[in-house]
Parts: sequence; C-alpha cells; structure tokens
Amino acid sequence: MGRSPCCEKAHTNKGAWTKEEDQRLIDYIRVHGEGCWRSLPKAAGLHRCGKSCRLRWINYLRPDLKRGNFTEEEDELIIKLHSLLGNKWSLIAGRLPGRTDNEIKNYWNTHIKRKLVSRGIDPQTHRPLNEITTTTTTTVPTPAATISHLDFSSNNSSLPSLPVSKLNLMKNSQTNNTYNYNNIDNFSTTAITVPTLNYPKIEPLEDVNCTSSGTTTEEEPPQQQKQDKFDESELNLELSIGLKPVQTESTRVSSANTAESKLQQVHGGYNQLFGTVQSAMVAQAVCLCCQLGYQSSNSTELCLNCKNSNGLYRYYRPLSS
DNA sequence: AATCCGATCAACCGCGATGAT
DNA sequence: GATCATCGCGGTTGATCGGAT
Repeated sequence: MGRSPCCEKAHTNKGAWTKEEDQRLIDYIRVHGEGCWRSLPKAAGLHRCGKSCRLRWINYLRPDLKRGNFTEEEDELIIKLHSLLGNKWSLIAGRLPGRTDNEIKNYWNTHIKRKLVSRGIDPQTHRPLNEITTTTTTTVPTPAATISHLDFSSNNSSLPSLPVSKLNLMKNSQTNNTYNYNNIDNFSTTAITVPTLNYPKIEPLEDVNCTSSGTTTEEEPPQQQKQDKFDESELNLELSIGLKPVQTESTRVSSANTAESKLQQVHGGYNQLFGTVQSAMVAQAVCLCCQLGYQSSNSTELCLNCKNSNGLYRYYRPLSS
C-alpha cells in the first residue's frame, strides 16, 4: 500500500492562488509565525493542503524575497555553487539571500544551462563539452578561508556562538577575505574581514564525492585536478563551515549524510587547526518581525519568519566593539 | 485573426529524512 | 526498534504569455 495522502484531496483547492487566499496566509503567518503547516490551512481558513501553503509562503509571499532579474554576480555565484554542490538547490539558495530554491532551480534550467552550453561548458559536469568523460574520481573543494563561529558570548548576549553555517555570509567578490552579512540596522550589507589563511594540501577522501556527476577526464593528472579545484574555490566558503563546538545529539544525527555535512567533514579539520576568528566579527542575530512590530518580542529566540527555510538566520546587528 | 510553439515559472507530486510516540 | 506523522527537497507538470508563422 502506498503512502497516505498528505491531506484530504476532496475539499482542497488546487492551482493558482487567489489574492484573498494569499492575504489569509500572510495575515495568519504574521500573527502565528511559520510552522505547523499541517494544521495551518484549517486554522487560517484556507482550503489548501499544508504543503501548498508552505510552498506559497516560501516561494512567493515571504517579505524578504528579492524579486526581479538575477544579476550577473548572482549568475556566477550560482554556477560556482552548482559546480560544488550539484542540484542541491536549497543549499545554493541558502547562499543567495532573497532567492528561493525553486526560483534558482527554474532559473538554472531556463537560463544558466543554456548560458553554459553556449560557453562550451557541460552544465552538469562544469567541464568543456568536448571532453571525454570516462572515469569517476573524487574532488574536494578547498576553502579560501575558514571561519567556524561568530562569538556572541561577549557583550552579554544570551544568544549562543553561531556557526557560520547559520549566517548568510556572502563572500565579497572584490576582495579575497571580506564577507558580508545582512545588517538589520540599516538594511544594508555589513562587511567583515577575516585573516587570509594558507592551507596545507588536502587529500581526497575515498567516500566523499562532492561533484554532481563525479566525472572527470582520464587524461588529466590527479594533481592538476586538485589544482583546478583550488582555483574554483576562490568562492568562499561558508561551505567550509565547521560544526558547533558543543553539538547536541539531534544536530549530530540530522547533519549526517548531507552534502553540506560531507563538506563539513572535509573542512572540519581546518577549523580545528585554525580555531575561530572572533574579534573582527561580533554580531547578534535579530528578529526582523519584532523590529517591524509584526511580532511581540518576549525572548531572545528568533521567530520562525526570521530564519530561512534552511535554518539560517537572516538578519544581524553588529555589536559595538 | 488564428494557430503554433517555445519560454517561463508557479504549483504539484513523490519520496527521503526526521521526530514523536 | 517499529510505526506513524510531518517536513522539506528535487523533479516534473501545466498554465500562461509572447513571438513567429
């Protein structure tokens, strides 16, 4: 027997959402926050299944969505992230604030694929189209710089030290060691600078394949392959993020076996080697909904609206040093 | 004006992961 | 440990639109 349906199909609307439905969903989430998608439709008076509500909110109604065309910088970032992560659209979206996985996926299939093909590049392997792909090897991206945590413990903040994986850190395209994050005080991007680190050579792991297809040329010397990946990884890496120093059982379990966790496994060693970079980057995660008055603030907890769907915090306030 | 066709993107579907019991 | 409910992800579908014929 197959899986039971996620909701009762008979009395649910399907297809395009009406303005009235949108407004009901927005109003409900403003008051109650995200979550409990199963029960939300009934509570909000919507004849939709919870999945449909979640999708509509995440992909279309969320207030922080960036509408409009993708910029050239976003294009290039998507291409680089895809070369590292493959079709992990939610992970890619996590690195493009205001963009959704669905949007990026559609954009990839309709624009970027063609763009790469016109450049003579295979969109799946990110290698020249005329290359012969015969063997499967392992490639490991290398971080340009590794930062494991932002430390909020100073300044008496009750928020924990956040792993960089929780931040929407964007590497500044102009410099090698500057990262940006969303600053709630002025809705701008705040830059932080980290020391440039030199890494020892990294050996490929037998069981970690971080490429989408894993195919490379037979002729290419292994050392050359590694060098190529070093070059690619000028793109930062929040991908290089380490785990929190004190890990809970649940986070240990939930992070297992994902593409990001594989990257973490690879780069966690670097974090241990170089420790944390704290003094230059002290910021506090803040709740935008509380700031805007959508939600009452009664604790240091961030409301669900102010976390990305992938759990990343969206907004930060720099703490005075 | 009618039809065709490709491009776009919102929405759906199935499935794996995860958490609760 | 088994089962069930729920969530989130990635692939796919289908409605819509604009340009070409």
